[in-house]
Amino acid sequence: MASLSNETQPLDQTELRAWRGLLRAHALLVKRLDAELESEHGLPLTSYEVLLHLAHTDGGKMRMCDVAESVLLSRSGLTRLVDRLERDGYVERVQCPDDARGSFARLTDAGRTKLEAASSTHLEGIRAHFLAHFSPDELSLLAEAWERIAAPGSTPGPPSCSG
Amino acid sequence: MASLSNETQPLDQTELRAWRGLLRAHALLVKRLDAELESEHGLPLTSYEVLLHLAHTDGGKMRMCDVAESVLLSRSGLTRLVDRLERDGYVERVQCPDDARGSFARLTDAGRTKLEAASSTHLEGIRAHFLAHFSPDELSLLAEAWERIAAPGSTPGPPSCSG
DNA sequence: TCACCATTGTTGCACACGCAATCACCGCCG
DNA sequence: CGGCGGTGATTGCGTGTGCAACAATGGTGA
Repeated sequence: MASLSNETQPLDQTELRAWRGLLRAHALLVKRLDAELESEHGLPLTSYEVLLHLAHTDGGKMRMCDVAESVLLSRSGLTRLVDRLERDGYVERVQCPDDARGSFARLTDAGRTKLEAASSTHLEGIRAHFLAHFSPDELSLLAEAWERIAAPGSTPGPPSCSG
Repeated sequence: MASLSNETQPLDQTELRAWRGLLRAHALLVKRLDAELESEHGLPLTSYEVLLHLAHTDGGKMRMCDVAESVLLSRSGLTRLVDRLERDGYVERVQCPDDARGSFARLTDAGRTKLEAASSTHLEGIRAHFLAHFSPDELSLLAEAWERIAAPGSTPGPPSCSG
């Protein structure tokens, strides 16, 4: 057991549970929530997140690159995802008047309807599978901790086009 | 804004930050750690995790299905991953004597060497990007919270072959 | 002993995604 | 005005993954 004590000693039991637990919990939660959305509404989780972000904006439209950043996808990944959403009629691309390069993804009425139908499922899933396991204090702690992780200047990447 | 108050009201600010923060932090951490391992050792994170789990066993070998469960992969996914690891010489398949259907994935000397080399990078990454942002108390809290999430009987799946 | 179902690992197939290249366009500086 | 680097979105290509189907084997009950 001394073979690994070269430079960095292994994690202690709590550290290991905190880290591996994060991986496992994330995988579990995403799988559960995605399965629920998919089975009840035929909507993958990533698609739902795009619709959700669009719905939170004025006019229901966002620049493609902003959507990509919001849902943690590459631009190419978002292009294909919006392709699918457009094919299903939930969003439509509209030309950006101020910048001929850019496109908006805009929520359609069908997309808004779909989102509203799916949101109950998703919110209940988040509450049941995730929020229910934390006290309000713990949630506040978590919320701040995540921002500490995201904040540091490690490969954050510049804001984006709309910034 | 009253359009979503149909059945389930939206998350409050803290809930939202706790939930979306989890998604964002996970994505960020996995990306960072994977990039570090890949660039410094040419080893993807999932491959590393397989080697790590194997190293923690007696004899450095595990049943394929147990490895799959440990690293949160499907059996087919693990088959391909072990294909790659075997091609790179880090593991080898050995026939299970008790069960002609089964195979062990066994860590080779090269795999153990690779793991030891990569472990410093990975451990330092976990400490720097994740553990550093939490106090010991917070880590304990996290460790227990993850187990609350994983524990409930929601699609847990039966133990497995080695159980 | 044999029939039957469960389980293990692999494979065919499809899909979602990222990277790099590409094209069109913006803004700036000379 | 013209050139030039930077940016937004798309596309080609490769990769990693899951699902379903499959063959081989184990285990159990008649």
